[in-house]
Amino acid sequence: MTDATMGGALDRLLAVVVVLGRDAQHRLAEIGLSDARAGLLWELARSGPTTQRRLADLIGVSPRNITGLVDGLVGTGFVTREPHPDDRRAALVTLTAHGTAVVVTLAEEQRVFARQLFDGLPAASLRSFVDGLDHVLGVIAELGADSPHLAGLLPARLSAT
Amino acid sequence: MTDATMGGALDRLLAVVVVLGRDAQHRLAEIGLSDARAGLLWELARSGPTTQRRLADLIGVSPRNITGLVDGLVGTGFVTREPHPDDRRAALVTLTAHGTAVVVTLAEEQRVFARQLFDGLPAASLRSFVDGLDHVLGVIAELGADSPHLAGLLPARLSAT
DNA sequence: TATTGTTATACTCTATAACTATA
DNA sequence: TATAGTTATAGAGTATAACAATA
Repeated sequence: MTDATMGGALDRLLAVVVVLGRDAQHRLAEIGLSDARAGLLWELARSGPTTQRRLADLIGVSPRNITGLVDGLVGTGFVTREPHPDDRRAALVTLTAHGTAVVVTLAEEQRVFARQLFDGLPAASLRSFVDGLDHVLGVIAELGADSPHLAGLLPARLSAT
Repeated sequence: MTDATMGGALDRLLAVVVVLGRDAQHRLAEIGLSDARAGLLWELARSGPTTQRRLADLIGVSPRNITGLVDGLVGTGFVTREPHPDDRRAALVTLTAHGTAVVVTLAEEQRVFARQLFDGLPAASLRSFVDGLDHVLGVIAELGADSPHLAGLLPARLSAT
């Protein structure tokens, strides 16, 4: 197989990355969310009421950063910040009714989108496609985080804009 | 085909998005580049010496933003900013030898990465995979920018971290 | 002493608006 | 009058470090 063939496959994969990322960001902005805030919201939906410290660990971001994200989400009505009942140092972040409704809506939209994306694809083709994705994920897992070969992808991704 | 099957396909696709984006950012940081600066560098490699105004249009970002990105790239030795020979209002941004070398390296690393990613895949499987990607790109193109259904993808993407 | 969250500070990316120099 | 790039200002996301209150 030629380098061009494989390069083309990677290019297409990056093109998909670009359009999905752009559209998601666009949709979130309509609702009044940024990527970072939406990530926090999503984590909150999975975990239930959570301390800021734990959110920092779950999302992989500094505690100081969580303070800012929660400030924003409180200000726009997606979450509340309340004193932790058992630990007076800690704060408990909780989805509001609005925050919960938004997460539910986004999840539903994602389901609809998956259907739009793959409904026209024969079952066998979809299976092959998923196999390809799994292969890619497997290779990346093998290469590991310390591989110096997972390299300059973003430039291509950005130029695809 | 079930919703779960298609949802799983989208989930995997988003997982790939996450790991590729993370690894690219990691690699760029090693070289001393951010996503935004790498994007400018890449565009410069494609276009040759370019005015800041044109870069703003190409990248789709405000002229003021270009000023900052070029400042950073000049300071770290990736590009030069020189007076335009014909238009004394304009500046001409040009890759340095170092900047050119970095772009070449990243492009080569990307080629190596594509090989690592797809070499283990039978040709027929790779073709099916690419077909799947093309299908996805086609559907998205059909839906168009005004579709309200390309929705809350990023939350899932982030939770996949 | 260790932990939670904050204030203080700083850097990057992003934007708009006003201004300067030039076309 | 229009265009290229800057200064001025603002806001989001990110980080570290120092500090308060509490465990």
